[in-house]
Amino acid sequence: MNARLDSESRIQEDDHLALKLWLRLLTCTNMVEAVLRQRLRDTFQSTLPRFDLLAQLERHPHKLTMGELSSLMMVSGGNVTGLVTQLEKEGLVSRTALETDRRTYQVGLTPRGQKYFQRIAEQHEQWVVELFAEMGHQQQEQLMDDLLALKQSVQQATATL
Amino acid sequence: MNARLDSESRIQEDDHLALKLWLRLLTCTNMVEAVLRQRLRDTFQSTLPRFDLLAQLERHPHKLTMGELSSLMMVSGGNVTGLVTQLEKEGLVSRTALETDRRTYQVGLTPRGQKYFQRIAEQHEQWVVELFAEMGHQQQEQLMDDLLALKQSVQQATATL
DNA sequence: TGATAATATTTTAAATGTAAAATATATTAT
DNA sequence: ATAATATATTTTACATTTAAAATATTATCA
Repeated sequence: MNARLDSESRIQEDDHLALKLWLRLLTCTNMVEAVLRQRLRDTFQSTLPRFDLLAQLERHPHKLTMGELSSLMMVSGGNVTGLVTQLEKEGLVSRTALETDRRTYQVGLTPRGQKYFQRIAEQHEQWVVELFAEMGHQQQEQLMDDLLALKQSVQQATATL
Repeated sequence: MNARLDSESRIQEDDHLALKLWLRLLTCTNMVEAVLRQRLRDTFQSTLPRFDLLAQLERHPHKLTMGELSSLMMVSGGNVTGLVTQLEKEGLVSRTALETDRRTYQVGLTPRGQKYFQRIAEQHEQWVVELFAEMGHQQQEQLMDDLLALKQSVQQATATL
């Protein structure tokens, strides 16, 4: 009887654990985001979504379509349209047509966009390193692994149910 | 000479590690958020910020001021104003004046708000448990600990510099 | 006291975000 | 070939969010 109660309360505890875990994850992300957003604004008069879009283009040297950008950035297509239009107006990214498919095109960094991004990215990385610095290398590795497990857990749980 | 190179490249690797860690953290959070937002919409015609605000009121039975809500939720004051106004109109939260300070007031759940929240919270927790289920209990505990370390690292790095 | 500073909230303007409808092009099946 | 379906993007309408200015109230202090 005690055993039964124990296994039940274990389940309860696990439930709360997952919820607490989720709330802590959210808190951590929000804290880091807030710092980066503030510093991007103060130092470069720029914003996270702009930086994120440029970073995706840098990370994928073959250029990206709007749809690819949308799914990489995990935001809606309409959102990407707005950002690209803005950045194109500033000469930081370019749209280049494809012969094979006239519905789509590729977005890429212009030379000016590359320089612009590099300048910000260097500082941005320093900020991130700084924010994570109190964690040891090994703990960072462990966190990497555990987050990978979480990512896979979420994918598992949402796979075509 | 090799030793020197090694220690230098180690630093480089650590830098990239922190950045990759941040990107993975962001990805995980966005994935979970996307699922929860979608389900809240489909099932309850509600949204995450609304739920989050109600959850804060539930978690802090003594009522909260706008400023406390703002810092707990890590969003701007103006944002809280909008949410509370909306939820008050729906009869889910109430504003009660203080005699001591007429600049501020306390926000609390109405009985109706409590019922409303309970109904959603139960399902919400189930969703979270589901999403994290593939991770073992021990791995969840470990993630909790590592995220706590990260939280402290960020606080350390941003403490009145 | 009365001026100044600090605090709490709201308002405003602009950026960012979503969802759904609209448009344009490509693919498939009959 | 044509119709139906699928894909890629944009547009539209609207909700959310932030930062900064505005407002209102309280606290400090010369």
